[in-house]
Amino acid sequence: MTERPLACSQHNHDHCIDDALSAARTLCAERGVRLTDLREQVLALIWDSHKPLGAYTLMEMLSEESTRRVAPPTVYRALDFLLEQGLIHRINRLNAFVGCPSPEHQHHSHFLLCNDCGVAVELESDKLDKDILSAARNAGFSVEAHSLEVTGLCARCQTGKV
Amino acid sequence: MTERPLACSQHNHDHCIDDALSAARTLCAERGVRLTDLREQVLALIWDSHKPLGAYTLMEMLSEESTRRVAPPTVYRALDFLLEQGLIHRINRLNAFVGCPSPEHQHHSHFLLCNDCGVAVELESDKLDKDILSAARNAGFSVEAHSLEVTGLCARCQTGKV
DNA sequence: CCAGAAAGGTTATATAGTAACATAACCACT
DNA sequence: AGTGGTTATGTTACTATATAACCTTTCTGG
Ligand SMILES: [Zn+2]
Ligand SMILES: [Zn+2]
Ligand SMILES: [Zn+2]
Ligand SMILES: [Zn+2]
Repeated sequence: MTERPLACSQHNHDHCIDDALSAARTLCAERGVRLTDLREQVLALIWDSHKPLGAYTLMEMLSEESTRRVAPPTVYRALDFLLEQGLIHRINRLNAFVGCPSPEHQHHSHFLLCNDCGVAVELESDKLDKDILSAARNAGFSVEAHSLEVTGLCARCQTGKV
Repeated sequence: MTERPLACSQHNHDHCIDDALSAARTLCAERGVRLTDLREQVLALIWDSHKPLGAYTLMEMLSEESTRRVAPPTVYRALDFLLEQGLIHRINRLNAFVGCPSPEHQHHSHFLLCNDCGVAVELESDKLDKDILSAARNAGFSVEAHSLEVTGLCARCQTGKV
């Protein structure tokens, strides 16, 4: 357990990890896919950090936790699985991964990224989804996926920084 | 002159490059910044490809054009300059760079990326900009920048692929 | 238990980006 | 023209991110 991210200091972080993990277990069981120890360990580390985490940072953490050396493909395969199941998202701008708070329905990746504390808040807005879709369709484009990455300051980091 | 991108086959490509380059020259002159030979060469290569171009691809192209070997920092510095001046955008999803058709006013990076032909169309919509801004503000976020990357099929690539 | 499939381990390599320092071109001023 | 500061580029080495190829282990259904 390391420092607590500012934007989350008031919530019960252990509880929030547990919730994410049990949701993931349920979901994987329903879908008939295997949330193995490794995959769950990766998911737990990502939720524990509560900020976007790079694959290599993750790899070091895994290596520390488990005596054996962990190589890149191991991490990337676990990440690929979690991405496929919608349990995490990838933040392209940061080459990093973050837990999804509502993995039960697949959705596009829209994030608010704080430049100060580094927190990544998932932006869930049906309206925005539709706006993006219609803007793309107006341009004659047939949409498969979209990702939005907004950078700036989170509510907490704005206060006292006029 | 290599293959012409499908999505652009009807336009006069040489003309389109020339326009972009002369706009860039004017803009840099106005701003009192130097569009050096190297920078212009990079910009020309990017417009010539008319698709997002990776830094290392660009580096090989430069090396071929100029007998001398071109190393990564040379390319990245030119790219940084062009990004600062808004003459190109970076597509995070592809680790690649593409020319901006309207560099005279700085704006956010919104793209439609065709999975089939690889074309990157810049999506310019004030409404969408405002929608994104208001969605972020509703979440208490103060916005500095945003980038939207939509993947799918461009109008041309949809036809005959039902 | 056994065969096939899925997951993970291992090694090597590909691709993308930066740090640090040296040199060259440009520009303003004498 | 000479001088010195500034900007741009060259050069070497390195860090960071991601994947290919192949092998071994573990799981699962019969
Ligand atoms: Zn999500
Ligand atoms: Zn913050
Ligand atoms: Zn643009
Ligand atoms: Zn296309």
